[in-house]
Formats: sequence, structure tokens, C-alpha cells
Amino acid sequence: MTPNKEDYLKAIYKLGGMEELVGNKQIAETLQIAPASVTEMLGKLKREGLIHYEPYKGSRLTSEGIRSAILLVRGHRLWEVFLMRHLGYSWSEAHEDAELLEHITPSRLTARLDQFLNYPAYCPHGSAIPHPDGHINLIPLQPLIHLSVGTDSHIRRVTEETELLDYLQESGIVIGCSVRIIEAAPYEGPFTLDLEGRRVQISYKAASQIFVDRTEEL
Amino acid sequence: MTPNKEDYLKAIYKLGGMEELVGNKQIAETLQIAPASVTEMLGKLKREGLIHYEPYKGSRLTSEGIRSAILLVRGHRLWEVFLMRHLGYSWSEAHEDAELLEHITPSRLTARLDQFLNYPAYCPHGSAIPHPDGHINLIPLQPLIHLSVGTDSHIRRVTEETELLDYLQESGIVIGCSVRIIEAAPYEGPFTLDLEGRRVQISYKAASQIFVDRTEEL
DNA sequence: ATGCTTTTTAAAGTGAAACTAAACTACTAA
DNA sequence: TTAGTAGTTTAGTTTCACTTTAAAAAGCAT
Repeated sequence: MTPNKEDYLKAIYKLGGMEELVGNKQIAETLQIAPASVTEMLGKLKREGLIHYEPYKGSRLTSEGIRSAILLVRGHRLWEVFLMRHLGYSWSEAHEDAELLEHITPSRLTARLDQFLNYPAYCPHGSAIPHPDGHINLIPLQPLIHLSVGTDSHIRRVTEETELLDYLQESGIVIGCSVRIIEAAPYEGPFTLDLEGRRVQISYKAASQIFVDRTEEL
Repeated sequence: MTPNKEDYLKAIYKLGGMEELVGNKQIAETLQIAPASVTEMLGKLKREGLIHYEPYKGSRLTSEGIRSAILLVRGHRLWEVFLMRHLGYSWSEAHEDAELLEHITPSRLTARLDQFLNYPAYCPHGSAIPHPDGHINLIPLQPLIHLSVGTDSHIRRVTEETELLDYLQESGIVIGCSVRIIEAAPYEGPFTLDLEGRRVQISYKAASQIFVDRTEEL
């Protein structure tokens, strides 16, 4: 297994490859490479038993592939916890360096890191940290853009993307803080939020990457 | 810079490439590769300004090469401190995993790790941790085999080699503990030691990889 | 100066990953 | 049903980093 193949697996995983078939184009776009290169690599991953792959149809992770992808994500998120909790990293910095560390972290290290951190349930961006057996504790969330105006909720998760993370952190957005939409401008206009009493404006695009508690009535 | 080139630099550094010219053969043996491959790589390292290299003479690190090698060693040793102090690693385990981590550790991470660990001066095997500016605090030591029988001293450093580390750790050898040679059998025979009151036997070869305080009279 | 060790050259190979260009599939909508 | 098109695969190269073997050359030491 190479760091590269790991990135393919992670990409497929994030594109929903646990349940559905994932198209080559999406993978190519995610990894920023030519579609033909993807076909090539998928062949290898299939031969190694990590994905189911039917030409022209798409690919799905095998149970072995799921295992690998999840362990990778687990390492990534544990490192993020360490980097932010103990080394004072910012959201985006933690994500960046975890991206490096995840590829060379032996399972022994993951296990001891988990213990050291006291078995955290979530990474600093709010995603659940998979258990060593591959189990993931999912709780239902909704994107902030789906929250009805005036309803109180709490920020639970943000998408991990360097630029976004910096933007959000500067806006003072924190996992767990209370939020209410004061105004949602039309035409994908900016959102005006009440964040723990402070008035904050963020773009529609950013709001679409923030996830909050699912409200009762939905 | 690739992990491989880093290993070459580290090898040259450990073979004394800060002061003297290092021969290709030694590098080839250290890295377990053919001598011709070394020549090849040295060419690249020279082109990149990391070593001085005169064909048939040998190689020496440039100041840039020294910097790289030392930063690598610094990362390695800081990780070892973390792994042993916080994650309960053994001597050999810490060395192994630090070997992986050192290659993907950005300077930002090294710096914050250093701070988190409260700027340790020594790695768990007793080697000095280089400062970020490249300065190393050397204190004069001597191999245990040179300690005269009956003289009291203290163990300050052990060579980092997986098998040796396991052997020593099982023998209960710890950095800082007091030691006295009770008997040194002839013909490179085993050493009988008084380790903090306990009577311990180790091989000549092991004793040659243990370093103790230099005694006054020497 | 001759014999041995060390080093270099030359030629080639390997493995992983990527690309372009051209052909092919499969779906979709007239 | 049949184009059209979006997506995918094939084929043929390319690149990069690293390594090897075999033979020639250099350096050194008695």
C-alpha cells in the first residue's frame, strides 16, 4: 500500500463508495488527475481486493477497502485532536499536517495515540472518529442552509477544506456553539447569523459546509 | 527532498560527514545498497548543494547538508521523547516509529512538539537533541568498555539499534543509572556490572554500545 | 610497479504514477 | 432508433526516483 493508493481509497470513501458506485470522473476531480489515470489505478486496487470495479459502471469499496479507508480516516482525525488540543494548531493547520501523518502512522501508534487522547469521539472539525473495529457513530445533522430562519440550533461539524477552515475560524465559528439564522439573503446571498449572541455574516457557500443539529420538526 | 535522500544525508552525518570525508563504501554498507548506487545519489546531492563531493575522495556535508541532517535528527529525537514519555513506547519501538515520522514532519510540527515536550535536552536513548539553529550540546562520554574495573560511573547514552535496545531494556539498563564494572572477562567476554546495586551481565558487544561519564583521571 | 581495494562509468531495469490521443459505452432526448 | 454527448477505457508514452550488474579506472600500500 502506498500513500497514493491510500488517497484513492479515501477519495472513494468520501464520495460515498461505502454504499454506492462512484464514477471515475468524481475521483479524477477530487484527486486532480486525468480520468485515464484513475482507470489505471482502479485496476490495481481491484487486483488488490480493495474495491469492486466494473468497467464503465464505477467502483465501490470492498470490506477490506472500507477497513483501510476507515483506519486512514481514524488516524487522520486522532492526529487532528492531538495537534489542536496539545500543540495549539489552528483548524486548517491541523488538517494539513494530519494529511501527512496519516500515511505513515502504524496501527500501534494510532492505538496509543487514541489512548493518550482519552478515546475522543470527535475530531476538532466535528466528524466522528471511527473505532478501531471500523464502527462509526453517526448522528444525523443537516447543513446550516437547511435550517429554518429563526430556529435555534448548534454547530456540530464543518467540512475540512483549508481555505474554508481559515475563513470559518476567523469568523469565530466553533464546534458546539449555538446558532440561529437571522437572515438568509436570496439568490445564494450571505447568511446573517446569531452566534452565541454575536452577529456574524458568512457566505452561502460557507454555510453549505457547516452542519447543525437536525431540528425536531424535520 | 525525498525520504531516501534524507536517509543518505543522515548516514553521511552519522559517519562523521560533518568533519571528515566519508567513503562511499561505508555509506553503501550503512544503507545496504550497492556502491554504484551511492555514487549516483551523491551526484544528485552534490547538484542540490547538500554535500561536497570529489570523485574518488569521498563526501562531506555542506552547511546546508548539515542543517538538513540535523533537523532530521532533531525531529527524530523529539518524536522519541513524545512516544516514550506520553505513549508508553519501549526504546526500540520509539526508535522505529520515529524513523517513519521524521521524514514527514514539517518544521512547524517540530517546533510545536518541542514546546509541548518542554524543550527536552536529550532523547530517551541519551543523545542530545539539536537546537533549531543546529547547535548541539555535546558532553564528553566514553564507551563502557573503556571504564576501568571498579570505578563508579553513570550510563548516559546507548546506541540506537533495534535489537540492542530490546536487549538492553530487558537487562534493566536505564539512562542515568549508576554503574560499576565488577568483572570484564578476557577475550571480549561478558561484562559483569553493578547496576544500582543489582548484578547484571551483558555481552562485550553490548557494552561497547553503552556510553558512560568520562571519569576524571582520563 | 604490482596487486588489492575502492570508486566510477555505462547501460539497463524496476516500480509507481501520470499523461495524451483515440476509441469505446451507455444513457438520453429528439 | 438514432444521434449526441458525457463519461470511460485503451494504447502508447513519459517521467521520476532509485537501483542494479559488469567492466573500467583510480588510488594506495608494500
